[in-house]
Amino acid sequence: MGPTGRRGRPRSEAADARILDAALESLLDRGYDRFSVDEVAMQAGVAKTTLYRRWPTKDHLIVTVVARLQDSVPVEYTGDVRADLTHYLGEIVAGLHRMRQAGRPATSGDASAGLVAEVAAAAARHADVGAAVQAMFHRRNALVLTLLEHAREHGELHADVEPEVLFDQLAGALYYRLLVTGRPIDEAYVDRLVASTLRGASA
Amino acid sequence: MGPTGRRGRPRSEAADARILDAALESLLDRGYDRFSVDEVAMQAGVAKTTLYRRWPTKDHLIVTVVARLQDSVPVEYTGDVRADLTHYLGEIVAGLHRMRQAGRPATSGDASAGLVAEVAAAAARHADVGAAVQAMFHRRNALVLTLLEHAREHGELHADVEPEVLFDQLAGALYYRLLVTGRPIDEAYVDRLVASTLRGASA
Amino acid sequence: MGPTGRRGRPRSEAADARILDAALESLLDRGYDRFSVDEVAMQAGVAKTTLYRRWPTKDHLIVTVVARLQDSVPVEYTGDVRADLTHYLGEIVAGLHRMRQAGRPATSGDASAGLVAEVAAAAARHADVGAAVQAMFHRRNALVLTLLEHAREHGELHADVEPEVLFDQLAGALYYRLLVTGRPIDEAYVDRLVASTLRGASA
Amino acid sequence: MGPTGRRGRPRSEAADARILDAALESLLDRGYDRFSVDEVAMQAGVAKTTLYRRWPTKDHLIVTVVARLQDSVPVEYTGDVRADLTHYLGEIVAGLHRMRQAGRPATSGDASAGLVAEVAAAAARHADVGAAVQAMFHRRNALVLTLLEHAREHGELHADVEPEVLFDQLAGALYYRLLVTGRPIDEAYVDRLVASTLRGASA
DNA sequence: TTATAATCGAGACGGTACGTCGCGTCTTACC
DNA sequence: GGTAAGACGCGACGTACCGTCTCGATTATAA
Repeated sequence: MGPTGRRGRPRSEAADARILDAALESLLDRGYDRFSVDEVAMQAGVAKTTLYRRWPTKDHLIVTVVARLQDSVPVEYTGDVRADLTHYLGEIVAGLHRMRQAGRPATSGDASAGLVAEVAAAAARHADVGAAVQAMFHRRNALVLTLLEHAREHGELHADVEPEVLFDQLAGALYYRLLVTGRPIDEAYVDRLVASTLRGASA
Repeated sequence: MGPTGRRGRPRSEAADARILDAALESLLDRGYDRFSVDEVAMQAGVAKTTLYRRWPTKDHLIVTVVARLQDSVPVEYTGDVRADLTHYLGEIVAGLHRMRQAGRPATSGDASAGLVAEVAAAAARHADVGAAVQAMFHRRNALVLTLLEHAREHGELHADVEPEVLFDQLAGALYYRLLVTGRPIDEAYVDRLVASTLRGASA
Repeated sequence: MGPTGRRGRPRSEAADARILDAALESLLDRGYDRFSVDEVAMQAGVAKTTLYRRWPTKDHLIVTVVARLQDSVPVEYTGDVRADLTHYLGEIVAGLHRMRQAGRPATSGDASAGLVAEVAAAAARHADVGAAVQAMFHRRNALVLTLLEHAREHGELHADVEPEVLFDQLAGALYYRLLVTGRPIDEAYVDRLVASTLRGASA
Repeated sequence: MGPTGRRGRPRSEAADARILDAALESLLDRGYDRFSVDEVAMQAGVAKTTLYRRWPTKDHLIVTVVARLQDSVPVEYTGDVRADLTHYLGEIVAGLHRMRQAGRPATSGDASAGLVAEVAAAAARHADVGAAVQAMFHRRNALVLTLLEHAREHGELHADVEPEVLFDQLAGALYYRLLVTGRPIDEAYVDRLVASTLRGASA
């Protein structure tokens, strides 16, 4: 047994919680750019040092907050590929909706686009943030990719279907709409998207 | 011809050019975040006033610069849907590659991701930038969408194929990889992507 | 004739004045340590950058302020060495008194001691501040030294009197009391000091 | 004797020593401003708690350290006023020299000036430090003042010489040079200073 | 030819946030 | 109770960059 006894005063978990709460609130009603670390610390009743000891950068903090927003409840898959994919994409869309109205006062366009883009930018700015973001998505999508692989092996999808590519098409379409074309992403779109993608993939 | 209606000293076109050049250079070797308007103005030998008279915001300037990078040579389409799609996606990828090495020194991941994300963020920040970006993409993609529509009408694609959705799948997959998963985007991938997408769409 | 025309927006002299006023006030009623650049800028209605453009450091600013406090009205010398010295030392003491009550609330001891010590410390921290302080004292004392030299040449002081050493004894005693022993410095002391110093120097 | 009245673990004297050593070293090669309590504690291999239990303030610690540097070997006085004064001033100067090169890398000026000024400032900041410093100087100078008084009583100095004022002139000149004019303080200067001061004082 | 007016280079300005530093206190577990 | 470790609150620092402004100096059209 190595020396288990942690030395020194332990980090306050309460502080973590208060910071994340304050950050989330600040993020949602001020948006990424007007979000201020100083303000979050104040709102959380915490010294800035306490915050920076945990997240070395505004970017790091925000990514953590957004990741929480995106975390979806784990799901039981039914085995019906179409239904499961539709359901999963629906959850992604729901996660995006959770960051609606971040900052901008009811202007046209989807406010979550800004946040998603900023997170992607943050990921590019800091290697470690990038790694964390990729890991998060990887973890999130692992189950669906397994599902697709399984379906392929059991003949529900053509043998030459590549799960990763297939999933790129699905998730990619959502993000493309959100970030680039700005066109709406609703249930109907998800259905059409899944239909279009599975048209040739289903056995 | 009578009076032009313009009085006063005309704007220097040379200034426009010098600013854009300096901005491009600065953008490529410093990246978006360390890009500074002051520095660009200095490098261009131009007063900040002169710059801000043309682009009201750092974001506006950068979007202009990036748009230039992305402009591709217009193309004659052959009518072969698979080939034309593959070719067009290739051009998109080439455009992205043109922003490689922006700022970050040979870290893992694609430097262009940062720029793309920042532009998306800028689009979300300013309504007019957003409109411009969407218009740019719309213009760029119009021909391909027309091509797809034409192919559908001529029976090369199934009647129930929706060109817009199909294209979302293709372009989306590219951006998803670039911004989210960080996985490589090469010729081989484009081929597999087009194959996967067209598998069920071709008549 | 070189190009006299200054380029760019000239510095606001009003800003200088407002900053120095605010700094003086802040210094006197908060003292050196609780003096805050942020607060001064706010009180002066000036951006912090505007302040830092003029004084690169809190120390630089404070030294300027203190120097102003010490500036004495130029004096006509009578030629009576004892009287002139006494008068000049009195002015030095008056300058020190002007920084009384800086910060500390009526505790024992002379508050100006703190300020003088801090200025000396600042002079040691920054070479340029040191140079400025030395220059200030040199300028201030130049006249008296000339006076002493003149008196020596005209036989009012012994031929082997060294004005600089003599003045060190006088001014030094004042600062020594202020900074080290903390004993009071009043008119009577100045008289005794001058008497003691001139006892052997007068012809 | 019964119980000491002390319970629990006794304070480690080794800790005192290690702290003072580390503090001295840190002070000499980093100077007052870049001197940090955290660093000293780390260098001494001691918890900050341990340090603060002994010295309630950075200032208190530093004053202790500097006091050690200044402590001079007690001296037998010969009765020759000029020689004894010269010798004693020489010891003061030696004490000052012992704080040379504190922090600043071979810039012009005397590094010890910074330390002396900082100690004076600390004395002004904390009443107890001030008292301690004054007591220290009082103790140090007591013998010399007695010597002067004795000399006056025995007719070696004029009857109206005030020992305290005389000593202010001597010590003051040294500190004035050190802190204000920055001019060098060497053996020759001490000789000239003593000569100038005693010129009129000797019977 | 001389107003008039917009542009240009230069650089100061107000504003806002950043991330860092150091002090002195507090909270652990261990001795 | 002392000690090592280290988190914490507090407060200020000096920096960076944005987008606006104020200068004096140009450079065009219009009267």
